[in-house]
Amino acid sequence: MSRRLVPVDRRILEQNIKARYHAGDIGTQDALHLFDELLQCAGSSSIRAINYLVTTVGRDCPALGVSLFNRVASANVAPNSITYTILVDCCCRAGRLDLGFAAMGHIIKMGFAADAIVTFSHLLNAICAEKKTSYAMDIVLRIMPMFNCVPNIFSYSILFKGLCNEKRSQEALELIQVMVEHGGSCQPNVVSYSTVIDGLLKEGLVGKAYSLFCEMLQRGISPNAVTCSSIISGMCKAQSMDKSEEVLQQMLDRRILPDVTTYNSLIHGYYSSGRCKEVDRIFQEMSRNGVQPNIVTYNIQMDYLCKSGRCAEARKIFDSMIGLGQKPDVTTYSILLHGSAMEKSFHEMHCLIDLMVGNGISPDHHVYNILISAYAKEETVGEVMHIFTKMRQQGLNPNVANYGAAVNLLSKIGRMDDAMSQFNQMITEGLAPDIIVFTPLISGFCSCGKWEKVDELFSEMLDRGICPNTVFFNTIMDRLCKNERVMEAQDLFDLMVHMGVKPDVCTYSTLIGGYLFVGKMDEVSKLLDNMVSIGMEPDVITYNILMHLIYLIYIHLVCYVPWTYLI
DNA sequence: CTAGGGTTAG
Repeated sequence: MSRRLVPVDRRILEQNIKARYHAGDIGTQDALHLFDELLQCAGSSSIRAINYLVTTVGRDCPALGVSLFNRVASANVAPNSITYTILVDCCCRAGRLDLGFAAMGHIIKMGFAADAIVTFSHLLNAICAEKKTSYAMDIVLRIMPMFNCVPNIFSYSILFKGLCNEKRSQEALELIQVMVEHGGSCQPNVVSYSTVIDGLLKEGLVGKAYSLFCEMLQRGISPNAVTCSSIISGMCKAQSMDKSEEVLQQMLDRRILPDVTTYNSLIHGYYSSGRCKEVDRIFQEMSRNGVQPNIVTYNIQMDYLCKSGRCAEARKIFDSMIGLGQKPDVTTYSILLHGSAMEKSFHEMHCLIDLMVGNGISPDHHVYNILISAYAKEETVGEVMHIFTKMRQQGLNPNVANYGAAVNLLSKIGRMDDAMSQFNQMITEGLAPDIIVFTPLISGFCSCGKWEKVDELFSEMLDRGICPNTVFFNTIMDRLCKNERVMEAQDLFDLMVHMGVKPDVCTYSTLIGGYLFVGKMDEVSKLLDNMVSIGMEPDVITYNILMHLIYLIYIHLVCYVPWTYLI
């Protein structure tokens, strides 16, 4: 065999890979075999085929993509800029941002700055996903220009989305203004405006969102279905369904076709405000306009039914949906699981999990949390801990919500040492505890009177930049009142007012309940007067507490008092 | 060929 045959075989192999890649005809296993085969005879012409194979493997398993790159590097083939871009994407998706940066360094050293713009987008996405958008901003505004890599509209859009995800939509707004005033070649487009309008609306800044929308129109940029759907969704969340309908009408007037996402926002909005007849109307309008419901539409519908205690009807939709060829997703199962959890049907829950796994869907953090919370309500600590173990076995590290549910249970049953060890474990794993984790912990230490721990945790919470909210104070006051520590609850009420946190009806009801149980009736009437004077209506719970007192007095008089007289 | 909208848990 002459050596000339090797290049011929190699070329056939390379062309074969290219054709199969473009036909979408290579599975991960095939790609691995082809990679072994190609690397044995690879020459400098092989890098394109290698890129196809690494892309294929990396899509499915990013870590494996990185290891293939290492084998390329040790063979006699020089990676090109595209190979490095694939490598950076794999590193990022494998959770190794550090390696992504190292690879980026190579790209820049080799003078691939022109190709680096797409690579930077992968890095920026990964940085923003870790909620480090400030750092991403530094890269776009300072580091990229330093390497003669001019940020494009994609780079900026990633920043806008990152800022909005961190509830920093006002900074995104400022950045848009800077881009416009600066007048550079990279100007905000419909995607930039839509992203920031959406972020502002999600933070409830309706006025600012509206101004930005007007500015966008003035600059001659036309809104599209995405822009309008964001606005409709924002109006639905602000409980202004009439405004949502107005925007829908304006869409139709402007010949912007509403799609399934637009209708899903409206359907969810009407369900949330309890206007089911309007939902029927939207469904009719959808079908008149030729828009088919999708999995999200059915999920919204099933969630409404489950939360209204109509799980059986939700299950009927689930079954009919499968008949229509719609594949349930992980959210579908979460919704049905949550419904079964509300009905305390643990058997049904396990059936659903089996069905889900059987259909090739792995449980995620939401699914596990529904199980954790369900067992937590039953106060079965063993089961809860078992779920944590199962999650880790599946390679899924528990998140803040999962720890929150466990800490809540342990604090409620007074196992404060165990609650603290979960809390510490969570911090060890690099998770940032939020207000919903601190609330049960601090209230647990309050009810057993460990004030030094209360002070310590409260300071830690403030140090982490977490402000106590109304629910925080209500929860702790409730616990104190139930332990006949109404004086401490009163101190907390004063602190709350001092810190500018607004008491709500629940705060007053709790404190009234606390005074009732220790028989301080003068304080009860003082608080009721206080409520009325600030224009707050006592609600059902307030009256329930008052009626409970009347019931206690009745029991005391009718049963207890005569009985003592007899003795 | 890298950017934007709708649903789920503590």
